[in-house]
Amino acid sequence: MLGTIKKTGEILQLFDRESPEWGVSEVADILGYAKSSTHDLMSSLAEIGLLQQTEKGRYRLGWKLVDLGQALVATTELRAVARPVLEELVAEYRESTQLALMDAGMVLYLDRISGTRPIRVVMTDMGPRVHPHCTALGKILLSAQPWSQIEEIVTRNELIRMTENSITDLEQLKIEVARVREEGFAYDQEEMMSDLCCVAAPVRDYTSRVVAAISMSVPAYRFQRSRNELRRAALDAAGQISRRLGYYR
Amino acid sequence: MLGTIKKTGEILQLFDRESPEWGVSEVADILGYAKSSTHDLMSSLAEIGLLQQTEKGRYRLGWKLVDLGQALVATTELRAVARPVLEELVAEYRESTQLALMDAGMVLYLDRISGTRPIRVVMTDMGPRVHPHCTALGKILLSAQPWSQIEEIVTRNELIRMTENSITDLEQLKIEVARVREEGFAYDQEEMMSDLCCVAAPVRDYTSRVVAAISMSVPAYRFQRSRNELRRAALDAAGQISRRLGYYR
DNA sequence: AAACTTTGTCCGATAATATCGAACATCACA
DNA sequence: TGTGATGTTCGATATTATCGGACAAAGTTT
Repeated sequence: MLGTIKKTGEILQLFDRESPEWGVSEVADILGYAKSSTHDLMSSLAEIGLLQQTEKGRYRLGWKLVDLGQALVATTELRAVARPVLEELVAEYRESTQLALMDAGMVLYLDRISGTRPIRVVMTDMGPRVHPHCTALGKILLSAQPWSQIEEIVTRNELIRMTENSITDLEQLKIEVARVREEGFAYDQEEMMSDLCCVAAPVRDYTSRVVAAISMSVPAYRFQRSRNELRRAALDAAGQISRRLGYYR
Repeated sequence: MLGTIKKTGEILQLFDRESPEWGVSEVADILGYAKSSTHDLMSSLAEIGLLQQTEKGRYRLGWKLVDLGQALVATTELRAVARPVLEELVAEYRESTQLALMDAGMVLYLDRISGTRPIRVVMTDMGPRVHPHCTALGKILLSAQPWSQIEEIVTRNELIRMTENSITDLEQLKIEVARVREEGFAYDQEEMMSDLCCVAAPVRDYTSRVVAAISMSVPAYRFQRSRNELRRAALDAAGQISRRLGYYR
């Protein structure tokens, strides 16, 4: 770790919403460096745009930070970020794994990896879009939206009955969405297709917004005894992806 | 200028929308530094969050940039940024100067500084909001919006005739807005109040969006002979403010 | 108005440290 | 299985970041 960079980090760390402006002397005082070195550091940072100087000679964060931040956000591709995490998940549990987001009121699959067990869930025979109300992914993605929007989506599509377990009642959905919001994960217990169960967990970006969800799909007979472990794994993987998208805490 | 910081700037500069990912060797090659030093630099930058490492060991921009950028945007106050520039403008030309933005279809004054000439425009007797179609500020702020929105605003408020010079015809306004967009400034030649003329120029933020406008108000008899100079001054001052809001080029 | 802080900036000597090349471990591709 | 990339580690050298002191310019206090 280069000392100059370490100090750069310490200096930048000082600037936040509460104290967006710092003088050289203040910074030197707080960090315990010589005033002159601190000046060298800060004026250099200003030259490369990471800081800027006010007309009174004090320093603020520089606009290059916004530029670079935007470049980062623009080039962060969800699928590319999620892929290695999903692969790890499949390697460990050998169950089929999905990445999806909400698009135009439907669950849109971005990526799917098949499990490696002899009896496994193969998703390829269903289209790229499914109804949200009867999938674990969909419940996660729905629960990230205000109820008014959920209502709109769901009344537009109707709460189609796919199996005898499907949620077809608006009140029932409201309760389930509240539960998902509360607990942070969702199950699909043979609600879209009999013998098919899923666990899903939310993927968040650097603004804490739920931008996607991942899920593991498991044959029902295997699901009952392993769902706690699979839930933990899904939540953990979703957390990893979120962190790579800039989400923290 | 500290060498390590200079190099930091060069490294960060490499990351953009076209090439968001760089390896140590590539960077060392392009910048002409030793591979080992480049590694020290980049791994240190990753430690303080300005870069992050992909699972393949290459580097991308770090999420701390987004954090810091957001902190900067959140703490940049238009009025505070504009004030010293406006003061300078008044000191040089001794004419009254205003800062305003568009709010709910009306021109909202954020700041006003009176000129220092014996005969000057005093804005205090007019309210904080005026109609956009008959002021220089308003024309600038209108012209930053698509025509459909302009139409909506203007039909909601009616094109009220304030003086005999006021624009009261929609077609006439369309032509004037097009001219303002083209030339980048706006005049008010006794369109709101007889004997009162103004020049206005747009203030842009780091996204190039017009977020506000500034203007100078001058008694009509003085305006005719000095408007070219005043226009240049207003454009220059608006440019200064824009740059302090992160706008460049 | 004058004296006194406190600010950011500049300078030169010294000691700390960023730099370099070489060697290493890992991975991708042939 | 080899070959050529990659990112990383190490130790010696020389560059260079650091420090204290001096400076001018504002801002406060007397």
